[in-house]
Amino acid sequence: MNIYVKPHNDFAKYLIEIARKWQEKWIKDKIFEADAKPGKPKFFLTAAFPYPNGPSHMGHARTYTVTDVYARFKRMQGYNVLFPMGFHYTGTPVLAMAEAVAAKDEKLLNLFRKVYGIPDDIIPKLSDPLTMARYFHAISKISLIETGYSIDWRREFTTIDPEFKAFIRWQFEKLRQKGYLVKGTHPVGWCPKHNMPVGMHDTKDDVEPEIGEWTLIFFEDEDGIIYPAATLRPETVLGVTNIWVNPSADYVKVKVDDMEWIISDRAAYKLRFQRKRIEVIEKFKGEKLLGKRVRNPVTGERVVILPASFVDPDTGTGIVMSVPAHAPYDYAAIIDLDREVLSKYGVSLDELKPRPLIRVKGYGELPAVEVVERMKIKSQNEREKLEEATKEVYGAEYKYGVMREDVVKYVAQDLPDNVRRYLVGVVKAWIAGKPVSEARDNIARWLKESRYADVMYEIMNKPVYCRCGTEIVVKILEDQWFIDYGNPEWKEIVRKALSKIRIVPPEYREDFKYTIEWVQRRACARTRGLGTELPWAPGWIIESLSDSTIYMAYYTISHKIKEYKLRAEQLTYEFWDYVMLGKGDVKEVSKSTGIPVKVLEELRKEFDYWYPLDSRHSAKDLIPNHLTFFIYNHTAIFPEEKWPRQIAVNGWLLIRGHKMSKSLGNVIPLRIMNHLYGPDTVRATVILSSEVGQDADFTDELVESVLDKLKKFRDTIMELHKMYSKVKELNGTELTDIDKWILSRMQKHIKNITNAMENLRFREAANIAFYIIDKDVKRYLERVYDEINSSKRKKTIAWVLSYIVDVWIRLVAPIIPHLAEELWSSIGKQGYVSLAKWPEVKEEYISVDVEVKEEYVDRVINDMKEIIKVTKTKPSRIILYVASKDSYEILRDAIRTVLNGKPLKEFMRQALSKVKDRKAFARIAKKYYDLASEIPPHLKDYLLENTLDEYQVLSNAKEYIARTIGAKEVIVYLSDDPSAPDIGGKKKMAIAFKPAIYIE
RNA sequence: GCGGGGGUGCCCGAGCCUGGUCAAAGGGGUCGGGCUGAGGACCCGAUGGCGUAGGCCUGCGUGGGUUCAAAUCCCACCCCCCGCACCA
Repeated sequence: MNIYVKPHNDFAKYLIEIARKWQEKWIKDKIFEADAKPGKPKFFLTAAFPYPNGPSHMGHARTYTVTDVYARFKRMQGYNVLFPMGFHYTGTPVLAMAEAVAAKDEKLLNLFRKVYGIPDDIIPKLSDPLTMARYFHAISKISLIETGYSIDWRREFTTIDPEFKAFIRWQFEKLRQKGYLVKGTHPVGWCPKHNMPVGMHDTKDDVEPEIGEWTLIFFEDEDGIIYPAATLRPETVLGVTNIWVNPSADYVKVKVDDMEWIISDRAAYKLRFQRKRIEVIEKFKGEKLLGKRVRNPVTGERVVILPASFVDPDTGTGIVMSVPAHAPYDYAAIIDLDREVLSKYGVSLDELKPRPLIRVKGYGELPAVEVVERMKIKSQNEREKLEEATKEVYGAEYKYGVMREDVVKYVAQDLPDNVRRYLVGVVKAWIAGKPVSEARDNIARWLKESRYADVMYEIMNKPVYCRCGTEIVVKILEDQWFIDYGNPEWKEIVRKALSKIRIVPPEYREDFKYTIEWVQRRACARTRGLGTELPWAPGWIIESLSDSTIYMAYYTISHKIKEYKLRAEQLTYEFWDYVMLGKGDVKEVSKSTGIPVKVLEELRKEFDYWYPLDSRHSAKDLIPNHLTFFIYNHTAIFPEEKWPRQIAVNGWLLIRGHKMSKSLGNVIPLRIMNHLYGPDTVRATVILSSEVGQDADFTDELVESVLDKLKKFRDTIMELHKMYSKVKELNGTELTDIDKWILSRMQKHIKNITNAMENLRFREAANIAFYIIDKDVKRYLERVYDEINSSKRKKTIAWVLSYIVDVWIRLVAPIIPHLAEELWSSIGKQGYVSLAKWPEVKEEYISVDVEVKEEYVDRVINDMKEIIKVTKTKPSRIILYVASKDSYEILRDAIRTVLNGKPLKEFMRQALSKVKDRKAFARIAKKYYDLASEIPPHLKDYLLENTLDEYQVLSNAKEYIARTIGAKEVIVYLSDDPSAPDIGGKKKMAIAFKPAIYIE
């Protein structure tokens, strides 16, 4: 893959250079190679491994960056962290891509050339699936290394490694033993030419073949020949007036099992893929069937076969039951019948009268008739209108329709009493009075069980063509193996497992619950693609969502398998039983496999140390499949203590507001981004763009602004370092309020960032680290502006700055590890910041007191700004009057009133009894009450217990206030000091925590 | 249809669980100022309306309700996005 991009600017170039430097050091010193260290707490996390059918792109970067930031955070917290990676060669993704290359798909070749930058001489070679996988595997691996992920590469594997296949065979043997694997039939999209199942990847224009189910209701003629009417609405069988066939279409009489059917020629062709034997006995035109009478299996009536041109021999069986009351096509076709035809077959119009079956809100007795008339449909040839009418009627009836009670009267009219009684009973119990959706399922099930009906599958969005041009049909696969995720006992265990797994973010838990309830048996093997063969069913390859459910366990020992050069044939069921489950006698296993006891024990220890998995990471699209199967299979194979502990789900990564897709050509390879902006920029952008669970929008402006932010961060750190490195001895003994303030704020930030990281709210963590700390540091510098060069303060400030720098770099290290390493070494620290200790909260640095003081100053400044804004004056002198300490009692009363949920008048009543000057108080009582309800909870708490020395605080901040406001002078008076002048009559306006302000 | 997630200021996007700190974080854009030969970058300020004193009014999809107090809680409705299987 050619990297044809140049760094965005000099700083990006710098980031790329230092990244390479530190990556080489990390690899050289093997700092991310994690070995089992019994006694040391471990943290094992994995991200979903990629299909190597393209280079790693920004979507992968999202998941892996989240995983890596978490890994690095945990590592700094002192955990023995394992983050491994592998590659998923299994299944159709790789295969389909290779086939598209072989077919010289222009769009794809363009993507390969233009976006991926693959050289022309390589591309043809990628038509071989394995070559393609190896190629993209190599590129992806480089991409991941270049992004600085702290992966232990010794454990890397692919899903077609013989050793891994041995593991998968063991897993499936376990599933089979537990009865979780079942054999059955299964309908799939099928190319008759290739004789192969086809999915979306194999079709022209990537259309997903949708498989639907027709109910075939058996109408029978007097010779016992069956006319299977294909319908999507079996509940309307009670209202059938006649049967339609297309007189000019080809029909055949076929032998199906032990029955004889009459169906369209085309239907017979399609049914060949769904029945064991279909034998054509006779061919003829539909015309030949007209006028015949066939018996409705439910009503017993003998209805006539009539001609209708709308009947499509390629849909269903070409035999259509006519329900004019509820199907617009049928009613329209009846309108089209001329008297000649009717008299020819001896049919009276009365016989074809629509028969109401369903009551629907908003419609009369005969919805189809109503709609046809309303839309002025004159004949069955008005296809477009009829489609619309059908959609409307079907939709309304399905949604709101209820079967009429009186449908019972149609049942078994012409049948013997005993049969009638039985049928009437069935219809009364399951059909009449039921909602349409329910009645439909009931009647279909009952008819099938009673052999009055059958099913036929069909591609509902037909025609869908295979890439070879052949139209796809539905084939019923015999001997298909399923994993039975519908097994009720298994489901129950999985529910329990889920309840103990931490889902991040928690909103996604409902999706898991829903999936568990809904998931049924799943076909787990296919007839082609790379992967592992089912041990007992040669030719069946375990498909990719089924061979990737417990592979995380394989990481724990994959490096040892390589180290000891264990061969696949040594990795027997007994081997895995011992290593993964601790079952069996190690000596016997050793004897049967030829693996030394010591090695077996070592592998067992590795597995036992690392497992269970502490955190599993993937994007949200894997919830309804992979992640749920992941839980299922763990519960099936492993004991409870080895079940996964946490699943972290991230949203999509959108590119400029659009979902990434190969057809849009907006798949951005990770390598390109790394080489354009530098890996730390890519990482920080991904983290800053949104919280883990949400979709993130990746835009050029955002990356560029992050790049810029990183530059500023670097500059700030180096600036601070310059300021304190000039001072030889650092000494923090003489801390002033503002020093204490920044130290206290840093503790709060450490606490909040740590908490955010623990909960994988990395965006919040990054936000605090990059923006809020920055703001506080700037404020601190502003506040110590005049002191910085004083000999008295120099050392203390230097000490504070060195503390900030040290903590700050460590806080950002998980997100931007390369720049953090670079800065860490620039300020003279030893060792890797990647391995440094995560900053701890120093309780002794926390000072609510100084924080409140600083907040108070802020509030006063805000008030001043407000006044200046309103009066549009240019301030020169600012006079402040602070309230007496006694007034805090009044404020406390007000706060208590608010906390108790009492209104203003309640406060007035209480406070009035305590004050001397009632009139004066009445004027400012509302101010107290408003202030008390407006201030944040921490201030309420603080002020209930403490009295602020406002005079002192403001006096200390005079210079700062003057500088901030742009005033020449700030004067502070006590409002109860009789000697202070009452400028502007403001003295009496001072209340606790809110001084009176006069601006000149 | 079933299930899940949403609708916030010019735009993106926090807040909602645990009501008062919310005219509502942060970013972008825009406007004004500083800096500059000019531009860019950078720094400061403004960015719902009104207001000559720290205030008032309107406001977080729509309509109701609970409460001294609602973007936040409850009810109804409208709209948008995602998943629904053998396809990874």
